[in-house]
Amino acid sequence: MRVHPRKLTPDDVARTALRVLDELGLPDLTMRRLATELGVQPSALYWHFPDKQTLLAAVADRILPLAPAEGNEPAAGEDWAARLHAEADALRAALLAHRDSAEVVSSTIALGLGANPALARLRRALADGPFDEVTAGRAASTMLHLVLGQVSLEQQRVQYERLGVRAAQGEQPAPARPEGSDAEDFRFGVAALIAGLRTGG
Amino acid sequence: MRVHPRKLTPDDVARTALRVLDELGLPDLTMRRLATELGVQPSALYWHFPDKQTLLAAVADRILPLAPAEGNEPAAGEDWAARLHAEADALRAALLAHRDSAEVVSSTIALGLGANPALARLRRALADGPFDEVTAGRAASTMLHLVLGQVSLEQQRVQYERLGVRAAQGEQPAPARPEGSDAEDFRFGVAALIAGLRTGG
DNA sequence: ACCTGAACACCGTTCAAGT
DNA sequence: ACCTGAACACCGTTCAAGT
Repeated sequence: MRVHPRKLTPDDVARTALRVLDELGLPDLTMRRLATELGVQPSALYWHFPDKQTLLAAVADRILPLAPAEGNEPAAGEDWAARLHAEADALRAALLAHRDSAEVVSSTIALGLGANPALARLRRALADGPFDEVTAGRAASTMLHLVLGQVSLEQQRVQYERLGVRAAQGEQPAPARPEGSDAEDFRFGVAALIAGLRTGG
Repeated sequence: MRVHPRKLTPDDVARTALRVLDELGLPDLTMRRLATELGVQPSALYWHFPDKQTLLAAVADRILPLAPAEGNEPAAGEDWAARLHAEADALRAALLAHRDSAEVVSSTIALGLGANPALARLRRALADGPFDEVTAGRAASTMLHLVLGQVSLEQQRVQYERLGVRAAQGEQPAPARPEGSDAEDFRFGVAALIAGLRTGG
C-alpha cells in the first residue's frame, strides 16, 4: 500500500511482487493483492505486464540474477568441475533467499519465459571443460533440474513445518531430519553428477 | 458426461480425471469440468476426496504405478546400474503416456502427498548396489528430480508446438530440434548420474 | 451413504472511459 | 501515457437439505 503512488514502472511492480512473495508465499501472490500493495487497481498492472506469467518471469529474473551472487563467484583459474560446483551452490543460495522461489523459477522455465540466466551461468562454467556445445548444454540442463528439484523439496519442508505439527490422529509429527541434511543431500547430488560428467568428458 | 450414473467411487473419479487430463490438459482439469464429465454436481466430488490436491495425488498414483510398466521391467540378474537405468527409462515412458504428467507428479511430490512409488522403485534398484540407506535415498531422490525435470521440459515443448508457430514479430518459430533429441538428452543425464554414482560407491 | 442446490469468497483478464 | 471502474467468465470449497 504505497502512500504517494507517483508513477508505476514495471520494475516497481516486479520488486513489490517479490516482496509479497517473501511475505505471503506464491499462493497468496495474486494480481489483486499485488495491486492493493501498490495502491492501484488490479487492471493497472496489465498496462505494465501482458499477464501474470510474464510478471512472474520478471520476478524469477530478480531471484536469479545474471551475475553470480556476492561471495559466491567462482574463483578464476579453477577447473570446470570446481566452477560448476560453485555455480550450483550459488544457484541454491540465490533460491533459498526467497520463499517458493524454486516453484516460481520452475514454472517460468516450464513456460519458456524469462531470460533463464541460471542455465547460461552453468553453461559458462562448463565452457572450460572438455565438452562440445551439445554436451555442455545437456550437462547444464541436467544440473539445473537437479538444483531446482532439490531446492523445491527443501522449501516444501520449510512450508510444511510452518503449518505446525498438525499431527491429526496418528500422523507422525515430522520426519525429524537432522540439521544440515538438506545441504548434504544437495552436495551429494551435485558431486555425483559432476563425477559422472568427468568420466564422460 | 455419464449417461447412467449409478454410483460413484473414488476410483471412478480418479480414472475420469486422468482421462480429462489427457484430453484437455492440467489447466482445464477443474473440479467443475470433472463433475460435468461424471454427470454430477461439483460438490459431489468432495464426498470422495477432501480437496483437489488429494484427487491429483490419486491421479499421480495412476500415472506411476507401483509395478514397472509392461515390457520395461528390469531383468533380474542385472547389476544395480543397469536396473537403475531401466527404472529411469520406465519412469519416463510412464510419464510420457499422459499429458502434463510431470507437472501433476511434481506438484504431488512437492506437497508431500501420494505414495510416491517412483522413489520406491528407484530405491529398490539401488538396493543391489554398494550404498548405505542414506546414500541410496539421496541417489534415488537425485535421479527422480532429473527424470521429472527432463520430462517436464519435453512435455512443455509438445504443448508449445501445439499452440502453433505463433511467430509474432521477430520471434523464432521453433528451436528446430532434430527428432529424438529429447530421448538423447534424457539418456545423457541418466548415464552421467549413474557414472558418478559408480565412482562414489 | 451419497448427492443436490445454492451460496461464499475469491480468481485473472478485458475494456471503455477518465486524466 | 497511465490508470480507474465495472464488468466477464470463471475458480475451489462449504453446507444445509434432500433421498
